[in-house]
Amino acid sequence: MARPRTPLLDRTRIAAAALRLVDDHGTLTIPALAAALGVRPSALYHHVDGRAGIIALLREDLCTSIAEGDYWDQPWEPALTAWAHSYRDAFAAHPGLVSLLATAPLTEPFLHVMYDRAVAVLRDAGFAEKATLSVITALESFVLGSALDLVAPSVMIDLVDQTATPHLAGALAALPSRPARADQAFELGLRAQLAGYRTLLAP
Amino acid sequence: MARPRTPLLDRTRIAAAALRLVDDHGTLTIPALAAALGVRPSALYHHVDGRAGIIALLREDLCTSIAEGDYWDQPWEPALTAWAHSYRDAFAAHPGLVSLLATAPLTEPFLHVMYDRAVAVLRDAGFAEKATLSVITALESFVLGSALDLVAPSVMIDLVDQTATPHLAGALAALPSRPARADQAFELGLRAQLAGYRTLLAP
DNA sequence: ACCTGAACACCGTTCAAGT
DNA sequence: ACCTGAACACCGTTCAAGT
Repeated sequence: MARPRTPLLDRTRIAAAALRLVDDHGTLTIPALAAALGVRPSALYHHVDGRAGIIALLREDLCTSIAEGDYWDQPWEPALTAWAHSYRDAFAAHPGLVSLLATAPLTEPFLHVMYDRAVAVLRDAGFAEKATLSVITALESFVLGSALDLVAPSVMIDLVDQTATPHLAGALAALPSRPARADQAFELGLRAQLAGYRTLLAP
Repeated sequence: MARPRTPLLDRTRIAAAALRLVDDHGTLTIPALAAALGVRPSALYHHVDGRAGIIALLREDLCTSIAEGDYWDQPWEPALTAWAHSYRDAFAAHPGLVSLLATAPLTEPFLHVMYDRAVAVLRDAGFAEKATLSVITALESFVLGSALDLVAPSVMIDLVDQTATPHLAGALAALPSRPARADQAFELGLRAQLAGYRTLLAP
């Protein structure tokens, strides 16, 4: 068939198929992606800059889904809270993306606008200018780490030796299991951090 | 030569060479590792369970370096502070390890003792039992995320548009550059979290 | 411009053969 | 027990050939 009269592929379709693949199998290989699109591997290279380019595509999609929310027209605490939540939710919706994307924070230039507004909100709230980005960075690190925790193999309670490590066993028993456990830690850590940042403001 | 009278390889030597490789090149491939050890790739499989086994070896080394410190004979705040620092320092000393190991928290069974002591310290300090592990998990997420930040491509200040995103540009200018920037965010986030956890204790 | 088919370099892994 | 050499499956990528 060679060149079809109407293209089989475009970047949007490739990104969508890649995301589906990552969601379903947790991995992303070119042959599998090509097969899912009903096409030969080499066809992809006419639309996208290799595997790295596809990952960049997925990263962009994730970024826009985070950046399009408008959090910054409210006080700094609810603003940061909403931002952190949507950031983490974006990963929670696609756990397979975590290992693919969470290795690097989101530094795409079109996110600068988002960071800019975040800085402005914090500065207007009374934070020292040199503290604003540290707050944002620390919070982002926490969100990224929490995303990793989301896909981590959970500490199996039955692997914990009741007599050798009784405190750990007890603490585990007092906790809900899988995703709720991670959610609980995230909420607690988020609130704790915000409480801490509050103390940075003038009394 | 076939079988040498004294073995060329052992797990310790393999781990050491792998770590050196990761430190120097940021990647770990079997052919490169074998070459560094003056051996054929297939020789490795007599000592180690494939590439995954080598990574597990590196993870174990990192774990022990963290676990061997004794932080738990002091009040909970300095204890958690010291623990978080040594956790992050272990990654900072080998940035290449981050992308290889930070994708999963450290759940090796021989770390249970460490978590057990941490739980005990927190409970003795007055934290509710169900809060203890959440505190530890949240802190660990933050440390892991901060480790990622350590190896992240820094937001280049010259890529930030001065007029489009003036607040961001200003905040960046107010900050030191590369590793100090990450350090500063880590210290701030750590202190903030501890301050937040403090409020969980009965008044 | 867009797809195929053939080809290449590279990686992780297995296994029989040799000491 | 421990290393080699040959082999295999698989992956990412390139590129000329075809429409």
